Amino acid sequence: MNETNLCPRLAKAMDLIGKRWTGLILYQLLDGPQRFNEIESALPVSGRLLSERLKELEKEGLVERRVYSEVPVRVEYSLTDKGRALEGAIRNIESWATSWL
Amino acid sequence: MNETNLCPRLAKAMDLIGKRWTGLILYQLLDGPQRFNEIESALPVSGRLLSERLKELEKEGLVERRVYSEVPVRVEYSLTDKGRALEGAIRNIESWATSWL
DNA sequence: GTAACTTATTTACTTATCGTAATTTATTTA
DNA sequence: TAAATAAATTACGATAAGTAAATAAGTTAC
Repeated sequence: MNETNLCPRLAKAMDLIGKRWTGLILYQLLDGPQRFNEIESALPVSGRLLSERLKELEKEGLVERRVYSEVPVRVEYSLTDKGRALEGAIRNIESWATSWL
Repeated sequence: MNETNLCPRLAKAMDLIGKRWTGLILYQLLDGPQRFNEIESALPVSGRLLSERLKELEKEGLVERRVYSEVPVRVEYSLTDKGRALEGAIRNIESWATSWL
């Protein structure tokens, strides 16, 4: 591992997207706000990692977390503008997948 | 972890792209064929993982490996059509990175 | 009043993957 | 025969992921 002159923003973007489950979580949220269990049921990801990833994405400002004090509590996750701005990239991967896989 | 009705092609695409370093390796190869050490120098990835990732990408048909029996040996990696078809997605991530990071 | 239920999250523990550095292979030159 | 070079592999400690059980906070059932 060495020093490079790689664009740090691209490196960070790839580090985000290139983290396991992140792409699929964002893809899932393109359908609109969803609660924790919905996402967990839609994807083959465990609650442990889903929680961890959502926390990272929230910290990076791609995802917003909203708590509804109902019974039992409801927590909804949705994309921010920054997160939704990745839709093009994700759709691109989606169409590549249908063409080439 | 559970059973889902997630599109298996998208899942596979995300699994490929979403593997550490894969995105940056493909991005690097968009500049044209490059030898092992060039890629290793351009990215903060160790030889151990670069070798592993290139092998995976070759197996999936995104990257082609060509050996030149010179002294010392030269090995060049380049994108296949299938690999180059991801350029749009990668460029999309790149422009997102410059806009939002 | 307390026992059971629900959703979101966390903890504990095992297994898999990563990062670093040294080693190997094959071939040529000093 | 020792050194050099490029590509790849190996060994091993460190980090991250997978699985299942536990926790928190509030509500309803008994």
